Amino acid sequence: MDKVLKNDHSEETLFEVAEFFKVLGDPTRIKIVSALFENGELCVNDIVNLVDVSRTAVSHQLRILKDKRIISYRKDGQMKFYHLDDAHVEVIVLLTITHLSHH
Amino acid sequence: MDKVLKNDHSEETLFEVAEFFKVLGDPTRIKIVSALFENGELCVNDIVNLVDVSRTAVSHQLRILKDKRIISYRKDGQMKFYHLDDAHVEVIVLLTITHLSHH
DNA sequence: TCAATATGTGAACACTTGCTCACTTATTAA
DNA sequence: TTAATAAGTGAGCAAGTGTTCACATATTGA
Repeated sequence: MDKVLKNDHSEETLFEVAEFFKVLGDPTRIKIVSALFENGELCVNDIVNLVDVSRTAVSHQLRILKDKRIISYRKDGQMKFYHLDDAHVEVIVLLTITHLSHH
Repeated sequence: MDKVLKNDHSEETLFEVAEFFKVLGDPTRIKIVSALFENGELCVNDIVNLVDVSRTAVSHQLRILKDKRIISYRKDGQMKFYHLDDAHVEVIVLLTITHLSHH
């Protein structure tokens, strides 16, 4: 009997997985995400100081992370406090750090 | 006492994490990786048939995955059998699929 | 109302990326 | 040795991406 090749995950699921990884696959965005799960909640200015990228560039990247539902924010006066939208993201990133440290 | 902002993970570690996610953040490469953990081991021709991308494009992507130590291969005659280099990758991808399914 | 502070937006541009095309290398069978 | 099969490589190019610059919006305090 011939070996049957499997392709269990649908094209669409895998495309979404790729989209998710692509968003985390940028140095500025992963630094923002890391800063957020280290600190819980940060305003834009705190993020700018922690990740050492221009304020404008941070704004653009925050939008991408927000559109992909990786982060969201709470508004307080003229400030916006961003936080991770889902604890899964932290688990995935930490697991990846563990994985890479074994190389 | 002022809140102290944390940035625990080094710039370099986070850069490597971003590099890793960037490699998985492409539809062709994630399809290859998925096909490999569904099937254990595949020759290039099997991969071409499963992911529905040209043979040449698959070759280019296999090289990127190999360079990043995500896959490796066993040579048998004129064929090369590729497989995942580390079980962590499967765990990370499956965890991500679970995460996305909760959205 | 006016100025200051906090954040966001859109266009432009250099840089990167993934594909195709033409060609090459390696192995096996005739 | 020749032809066929399996796989890889490098150049070229269209499409995508991340940053900067100039400008816009929103909120607060004087």
